[in-house]
Formats: sequence, structure tokens, C-alpha cells
Amino acid sequence: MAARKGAGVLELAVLGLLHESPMHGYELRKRLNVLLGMFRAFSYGSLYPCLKQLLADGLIVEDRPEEPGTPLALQSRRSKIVYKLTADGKERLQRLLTEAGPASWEDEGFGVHFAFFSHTRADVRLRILEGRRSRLEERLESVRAALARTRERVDSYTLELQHHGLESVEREVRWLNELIGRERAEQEQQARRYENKQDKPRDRGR
Amino acid sequence: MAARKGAGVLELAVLGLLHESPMHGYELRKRLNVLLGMFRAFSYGSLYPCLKQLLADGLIVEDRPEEPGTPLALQSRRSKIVYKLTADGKERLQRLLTEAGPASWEDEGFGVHFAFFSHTRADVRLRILEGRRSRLEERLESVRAALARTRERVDSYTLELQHHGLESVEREVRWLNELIGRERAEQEQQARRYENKQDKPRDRGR
DNA sequence: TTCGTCATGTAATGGGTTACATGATTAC
DNA sequence: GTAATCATGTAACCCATTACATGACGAA
Repeated sequence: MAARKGAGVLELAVLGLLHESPMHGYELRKRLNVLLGMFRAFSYGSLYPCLKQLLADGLIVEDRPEEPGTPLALQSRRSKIVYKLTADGKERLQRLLTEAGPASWEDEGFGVHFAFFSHTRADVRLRILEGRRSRLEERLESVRAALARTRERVDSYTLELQHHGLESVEREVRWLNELIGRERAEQEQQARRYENKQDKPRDRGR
Repeated sequence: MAARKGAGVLELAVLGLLHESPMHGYELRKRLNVLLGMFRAFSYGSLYPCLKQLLADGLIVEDRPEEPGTPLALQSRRSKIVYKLTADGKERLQRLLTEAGPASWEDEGFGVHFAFFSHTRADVRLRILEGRRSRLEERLESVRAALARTRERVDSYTLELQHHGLESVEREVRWLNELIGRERAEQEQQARRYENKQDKPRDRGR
């Protein structure tokens, strides 16, 4: 119980990766930094405390590969600790993937949420993509407006920076548009398939 | 004195903006979020403490526009507080702009440093641009390598994300290449002009 | 006179990094 | 046997955010 505000993106990322396969911390970090390499990088200083917390919450369990017959003397030698999701952990992951709040379309969270889209419900995927898009469009609009108001006296470097920034964001919006288009098409196809399964195909075509 | 690790990017941004013209906090934040709107946004919760600190350090002074003739009774009514740089502040700004350390090419710092390039020495500009570029190229290489190793079994969304990430970074690298080219050309032109001022143009053309 | 924006601030919190410390395993 | 990498962890700190609280000022 106890609401637990959650450890932000890291928690989702860790649960998501562990859902695919059990892993130890070091490998987890590597995979994390490949998965999100272009956007962010986590350090051990945040990863291990996060694992500790997840463990305490019973969302993961550790599997220390100590051979049962090992003599006591060697029992304590530190070794790889493989973590895997518990049932609670899976549940938690599912909830995190379904609650598509603002956090899932802000810069920090979007990438992580996107990375696990294949485990996310289609309608939630769409919500996240659209949320992200409108977030970016807000930003574009506000910057464009401010830019128009203060067109006077701006040195060329500032202009260059803003220009590049605008283009980057516009590019991401186009990318999102494409993804949203694909998602919608897929959803419609799904709907048609469903419709066909029912007999009496009344009211075809919208 | 007292080394003062500095308040990160915000300090530079505030000093830089105040160097262009005195301003009060509210306006400062607005300008900040136009200047860097595409990359980040600061809140009052960080801005005002920063101003307070800069004030304490004597890098800025506040100018409360209280008319000299105002009756004492009205003296304390809160009003706009305009800040402006002191001589120490200008010195500090200059130092921040000249010390082109790693912070100036990491994601958080690059935009801010770039925004004030027109007040930055040409050689420092080049160092920052090149530092940024090699930082991004490192990232590209490490992600590409990891991608090649784990090409097997990756779901299409992860792939899509990484693809988009790679393209974005590649695009920024191209942008940097262009900027670096321009900077170099300008520097050479400058050098030629200098050379021409000297008589005896010995050793022309490298 | 009330609503929206301008304007200034503080306290609690947060999510993360850096730097450090240690030990195991592998390749040479 | 030693250097590099794998592997786990902690403590101190940092920069900024959120949420809150206050108040001035102009327009409807």
C-alpha cells in the first residue's frame, strides 16, 4: 500500500527491462544506456538505490547464485545478483504503463514510456503520442509568438539557436504525426477485423 | 573569494541576460524561457534564490525604483526590483564564458553557452562547438556499437526510438559541422586581415 | 469588484550525480 | 601478477522543481 510517489523514470525503466528478462544491476545499466542512450544516462549511484527500494517494496526479488553446497567460508563472497520481477512487480509495471499522465510525455519520461510501447495498450499508446505532440506544439507556439514579438535586436547566434531548436521540435512533431497515423490505421484495421467476426455486418463504413 | 561552485547554468544565463540589459526577476524568467524555450524552462523557485545568491556575492545589485520623495508610509510597498551587473559580475560572466569545460558541451549547458556566443572569444567558441561535436559522436558510436551487438530480438518500437534518436543526433552533428566550418572560415579571414596589416607578408599560404 | 497577469518570494522535496570504496573475474 | 573490466555499493551534495503564500495593478 502506501502510495509511494515512485522513483520517477528509473523505476519504470528497471521494471520494464526486468520484465523482458532477469538481470543484474551492472547489465541493467548498460542496457538502459543503450535503450535510452540518445536521451539520458543513468549512473550506478541512482540505479542501485532504486533496486534496493524496489526490493524493499517486494516488486523484485534477488537471486544470488550461491551453490547450495558451498562451504560457509565462501558464503559471503560478493557475486552477481540477478533480479527478477515478482507478481507485484508485474502488476506495478502494468499500472505504470497504463497511467498515461503528463509525466509520460514530458522530455524525461517520454522516451522511457515509448521504449515499452510493445507492452502498452494501443489506446494508451495513442494518448501518449498525442499528449507528447500537443506538448511540443504548445512549446512551438509559445516560442514562435515570443520570437515574433522580439524579432528586433537579436544577435545571430541566438537566432541560430532558436532556429535549430524550432526545427528539431518540428521534426519530432512530424515523426509523431507519422506514428500516430500508423497507430490509428492499425486500430481501424483491428476494429474492422472485429466487426467482421460478428455476423450481420450492419452499418459498414463508419 | 571562496571558490563557490556556482549555481550551474542558471547563473550563467542570468548574468548573460543582465549583461545585455538590467531587468527584474519576472521578466528575466520570461526572456530565459524564450531564449532556451526548446531545451529547458526555469521556474521562479530556482530563479529567485539564484538572484539572492548573486546579490549576496556582489555580482549584481538591486535597484528598487523608490522615488526619493516618497513618504515613509509607502516606502515598504513591494514593487519591481531591477537587477544589474556589477563590475565583479561582469568579470565573473567573462570568466564563465571563457572557461569552456565539459559543462559547456553537455546537454544542459551547451544551449546556454551557445546563446551567449556573441560575447564569447572566437577560439572559445570553436572549442565549445568541437567539444559538443565529439561528445555527440562518442554517443553515436557507443549506441551504434551496442545496436550492432544486440541487433537480434529488439521490438519495433525500441528500434523506432533508437532510429529517431540516432537521426536527431546525426542532424545536430551536421549542424555543428556547418557552424564549425563558418567559424573556421571567419577565423582564417581574420588572420589574413591581420597578416595584411603587417608589412612584409612573408610565408603566405601556410 | 473581481479576475487575470504581473511580481516576489519560501519550504519541502526530489531525483539524480560525483566521488569514493571495495572486491571479483578475465586477458595478457 | 597486473591491468582492465566487471560488479556492487554508499555518502555527500546539487540543482532545480512543486506547491504554496503574498501582494500590486490594470481591465472588464
